[in-house]
Amino acid sequence: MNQLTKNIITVIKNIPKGSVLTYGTVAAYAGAPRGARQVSWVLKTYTERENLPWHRVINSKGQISIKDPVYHQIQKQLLIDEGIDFDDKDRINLDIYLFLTNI
DNA sequence: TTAGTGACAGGCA
DNA sequence: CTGCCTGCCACTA
Repeated sequence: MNQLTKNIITVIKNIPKGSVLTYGTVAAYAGAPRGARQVSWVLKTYTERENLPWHRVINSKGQISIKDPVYHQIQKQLLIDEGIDFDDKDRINLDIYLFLTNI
């Protein structure tokens, strides 16, 4: 596991309940401004082993970006359970729920 | 070693 | 606001 992967895992683990981060934001906090695609790879690869709150990572449009319809639905439900609202187009208001920090 | 792939993002019409 | 196109970069075959 390389350093970037470790950083990405740490960032994801630090997302508080009830907040979300976009793939690009996770990458930026991890020190790789253009590593959004690596974030998705880390989620696929290490979610189970590292016990990551994978459902708190969404894309820049505020939508769930997973392809598998089953997991897509699971993620939406998990977020709703944490108090996050979706609009009529299945989008989250990032102005409200995005986890902002100053590292 | 090269080409293809993906749970992305930002710019543009 | 929405959909399409291009750039990205680690991983895989």
